[in-house]
Amino acid sequence: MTPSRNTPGAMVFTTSVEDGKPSIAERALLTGCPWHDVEAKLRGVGLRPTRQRMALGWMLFGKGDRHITAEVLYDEATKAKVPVSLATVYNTLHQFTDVGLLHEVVVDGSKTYFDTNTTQHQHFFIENENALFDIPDKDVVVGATPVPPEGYEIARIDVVVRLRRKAR
Amino acid sequence: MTPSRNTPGAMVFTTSVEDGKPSIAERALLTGCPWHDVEAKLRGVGLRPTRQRMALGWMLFGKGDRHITAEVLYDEATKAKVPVSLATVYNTLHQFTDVGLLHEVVVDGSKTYFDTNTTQHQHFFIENENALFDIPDKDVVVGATPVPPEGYEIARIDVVVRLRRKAR
DNA sequence: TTACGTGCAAATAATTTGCAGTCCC
DNA sequence: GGGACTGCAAATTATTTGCACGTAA
Repeated sequence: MTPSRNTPGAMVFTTSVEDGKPSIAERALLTGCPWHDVEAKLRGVGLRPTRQRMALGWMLFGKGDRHITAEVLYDEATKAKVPVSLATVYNTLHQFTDVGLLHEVVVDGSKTYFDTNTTQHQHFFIENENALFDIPDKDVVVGATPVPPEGYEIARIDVVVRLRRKAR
Repeated sequence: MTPSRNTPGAMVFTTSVEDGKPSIAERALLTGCPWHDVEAKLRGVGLRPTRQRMALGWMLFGKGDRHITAEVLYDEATKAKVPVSLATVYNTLHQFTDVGLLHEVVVDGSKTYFDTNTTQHQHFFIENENALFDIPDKDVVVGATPVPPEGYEIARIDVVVRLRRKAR
């Protein structure tokens, strides 16, 4: 249950439901203790802080921005001796996504990636290595915003810059 | 075999391997007869013009830009009384993609869309309706090109503007 | 207590593959 | 004729679901 390895000094609260910064209410609850912070985060969105949600929340939010698949998170939990079923990992990831703690990133067609950085940003993706990571803010790609067709509005703009190893 | 319905006046050659325009060699072979044009297209990329490839090629390239899934193309073929198996539809779509006649578009995570427009362009996607279509050139979104990390180069930049029905 | 969570195994969905038979060149 | 192509069914992969049991409030 307690992943003594990989324990960060203090929890990094990079994201929040709306703008990626902890709300005032959240900030009041941040103790610097990662464990309490995850609990607060869960209660904040109305999810019971169960054993497995706490553990998964710890792994997801305890080390800064992460881009992770269900399978990988499951393996990680298993290695850390956290008893969780794969189904629960999927359920939990979707619950977290529903309440805005995570974002889904569509890059691969087959696997689904979950991103702990819920602020507006864009990704690099290396196809062969299945590596997914953020594009630094300065390099943001989107220029103009296109005009949506009648009756529709823009929900989100996803940008994926696909990389390949340089020919050399 | 001959889908007498849905027959367009003449084939629209919107795409080609490289820049989306028919090469000189291709142009020389364009007869205005959709059937011959598909055959030329297939031979041009070294694929045998078999019954099913011709039929699928006809459906894909005979009516301008299309964004289609394997399942949908299969249904279409079946309705048009073209005997093809779903497996062959998948195989054919991937062969076409490999030789550059099609592009894969990743928007959905579950289904794979194939795009007959192989030129650089971007997409609107309406989640609930599973509708995928091109963003008009004037509205192109990409501004600056981000700097790829050491040792990598940019293979492609995918932009998907997700739409939702306006609140209203 | 008691509804909410979780694990497990079975169910889906989309896509791929193995292989015997068929068809172009 | 011979290798390329196809169809079918079985196999995979990623993910979801149904349901009996466990657990936080």
